[in-house]
Amino acid sequence: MSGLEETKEKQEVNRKSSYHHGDLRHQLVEATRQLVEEKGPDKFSVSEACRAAGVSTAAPYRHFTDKQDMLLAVAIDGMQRMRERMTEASGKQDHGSLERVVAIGIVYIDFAVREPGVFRLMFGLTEEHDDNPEIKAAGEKCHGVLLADVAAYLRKPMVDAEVLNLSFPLWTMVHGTSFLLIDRKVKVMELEPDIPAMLRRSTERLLGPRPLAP
Amino acid sequence: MSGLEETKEKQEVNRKSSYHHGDLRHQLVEATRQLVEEKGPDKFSVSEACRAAGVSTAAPYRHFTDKQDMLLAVAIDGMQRMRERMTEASGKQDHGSLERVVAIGIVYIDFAVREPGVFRLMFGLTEEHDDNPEIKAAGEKCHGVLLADVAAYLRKPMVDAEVLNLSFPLWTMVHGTSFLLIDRKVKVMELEPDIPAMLRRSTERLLGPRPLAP
DNA sequence: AACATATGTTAGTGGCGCTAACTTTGACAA
DNA sequence: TTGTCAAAGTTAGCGCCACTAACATATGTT
Repeated sequence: MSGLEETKEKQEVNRKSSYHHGDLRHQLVEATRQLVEEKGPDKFSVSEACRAAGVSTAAPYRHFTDKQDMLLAVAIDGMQRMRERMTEASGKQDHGSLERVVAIGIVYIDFAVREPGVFRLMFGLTEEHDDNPEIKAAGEKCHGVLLADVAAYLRKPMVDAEVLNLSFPLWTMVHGTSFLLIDRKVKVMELEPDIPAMLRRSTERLLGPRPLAP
Repeated sequence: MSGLEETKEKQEVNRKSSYHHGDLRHQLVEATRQLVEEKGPDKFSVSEACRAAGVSTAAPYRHFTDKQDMLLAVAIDGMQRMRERMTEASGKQDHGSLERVVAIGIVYIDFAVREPGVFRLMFGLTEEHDDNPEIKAAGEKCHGVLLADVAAYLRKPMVDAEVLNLSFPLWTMVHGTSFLLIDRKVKVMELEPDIPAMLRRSTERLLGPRPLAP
């Protein structure tokens, strides 16, 4: 395949994209995501992403302010994808059921185990992430999915202080489980073979019995 | 101060230390610990630690295999110090009491908040850490402190499967709380002002009532 | 006193993040 | 159709870093 043909192909494939040769931004984000999973967020290098995308090492700086900004894009995308899976898994359970709350936690842990690199980016590496409004909003949307289902379980029309306070330990538990798993601090097969069962039991104890319908 | 005098001084100050000029290893570990707290584990550089310790950039490689090995030393030290604080805090409470279990969790979270850089090293950055026997042993000792007090609370003579399974969600909760706090994913003052209260309530619910004495 | 070894230094390599200056490309208006 | 401009790519280079090889020196032992 000649260089000319390659250029032509890219133009045709990505007609809607901006200028020169295609959606380099998306290609770089995808390359970053892949490399972060392969090597880990700390071993990721911009140069390698450039090699993977077939551009010079200066090219990314037309689309991102710096390395952190590239990683941030991956983190935001990850947060949005996790939320999609959460709402989907939640929707499959009965409204107001405990299983609905549990399902969200399982998605959380599952995401961490499947994409530990992206998951670390989503929460760790706080550099300037927490100041960024996009990822903050994406994170709060995720949180909102949990809060809504906890409120429904408790038969509350709104998310009030009690919902927040009861949701918090659930969140910490799921978050901690995720990190302990991806950091290999717990051997799943030996110690606690059935994470979902543990999660359901603990959630039930933390939330208490469901109030009766009025 | 001349170079000769400086050398002499170092010899006198650190008489007990190994060879040339003193316990450079300890100095480097201390400099690393400080820099990791200041800049974060990912922004830490060996060069800067060398500058802080007043040696050339090649000096560390007489004491550590590489950068990771330096960070590992800090992580191991942190794990040991956390365990010391755990046993101390636990010892101040009544044997077999719920407060004893809670006290361990509070130390865990407190350590994370006070030394987030070291804490991240202790659990994150799994590179080759989990294969290292020293930090693994130090971590298991920490875990052992918790297990012993949970077993005592449940009036079990030994750490059995039930103790493990009941301790696990406690650990995940405390671990998750620590990371959410240091990653600023939760604003302590607004959402959940009283972490110890949350911890005690949740621990009580997860462990259930204490069995009666036989 | 002489040696062997532990522990330091200097100098250098290759990789990285990032920037400045230049070049190419596509869109659009004259 | 063509000239102009801005977007988006390139090359070259800077300074920092992790790490190594080769050399220098101090120390304990004999």
